Amino acid sequence: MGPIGRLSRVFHHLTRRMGETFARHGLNAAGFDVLATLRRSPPPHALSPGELMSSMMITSGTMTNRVDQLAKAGLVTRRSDARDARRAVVELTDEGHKLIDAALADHVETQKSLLTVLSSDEIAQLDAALFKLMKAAEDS
Amino acid sequence: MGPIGRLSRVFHHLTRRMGETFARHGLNAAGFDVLATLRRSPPPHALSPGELMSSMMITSGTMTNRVDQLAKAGLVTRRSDARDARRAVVELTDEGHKLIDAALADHVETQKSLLTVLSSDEIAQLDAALFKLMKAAEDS
DNA sequence: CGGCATTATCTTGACGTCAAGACAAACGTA
DNA sequence: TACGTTTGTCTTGACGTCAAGATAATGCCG
Repeated sequence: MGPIGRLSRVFHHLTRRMGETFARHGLNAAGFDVLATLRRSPPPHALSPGELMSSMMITSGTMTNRVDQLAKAGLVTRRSDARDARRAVVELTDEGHKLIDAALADHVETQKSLLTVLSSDEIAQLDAALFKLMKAAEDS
Repeated sequence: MGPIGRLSRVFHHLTRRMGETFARHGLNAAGFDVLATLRRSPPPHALSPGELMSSMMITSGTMTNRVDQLAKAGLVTRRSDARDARRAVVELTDEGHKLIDAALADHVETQKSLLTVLSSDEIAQLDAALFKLMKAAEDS
């Protein structure tokens, strides 16, 4: 079947497992990604939709949709930039901050448990190969 | 960022690249998977939707949808099993046979080119790690 | 200053997928 | 034989995504 087919299967399995973790916090993978990216950004944990888009691999329409839902759930706020009226700024609310901290902790555990079947050497090798593939794909 | 995040990015890149190959033959990844699976099955290249489902990671509703479209395009036929009226049988048409042979050849080339950044040792290590992850996920 | 290309975001319509359940046929057991 | 369970497929409704285009503000250059 080959490595690419296997990679696809593994990806789907991991996605499902991680989705269960997100669901425990009332999130899906899409929402989690946005909140986690905001959380990693320096205080006040705010980025524009465009900045969020470039770090995830999604289009603008998808981003609008994601932010809409998170805003409706009260986890982020969307306001317009005073300096540049084209820009919007998406910022974590207190509630969103608390939620993503809890979800992140849970997620780290899930990821660890998913990788327990590999030794640290194997993980390093896997990661190195994936890194090469990623670089090659993103450069071209 | 960790191996899992990288795996996700690599998966999305590969998916997009392979999708371009499929598109050249008027297919998408979904249709290609079905046709390729039928092609691999022994003559007369026919399987039930359930058999197709278990080898891909999709649900029954998705399978129905995929077969419907391929049938509309004249690439497969759907008939009912004489022995068991619950079963349906999906079979490659001549046209589907020709198309998937061409698409498969093209796809093999694409896959090869995607992996050229890795040595054969690296590919073997990657594959071994993915295999372990796959087994672990599918057993639990 | 005026016009034009650029940048940033949002809108629309279509697609593929899933989960849950509907339906029909086949099987097993009393 | 009759009936409940299991099996195999299809239907429905919702969701996340994308591509293409609309909208609006900005910056640049003549």
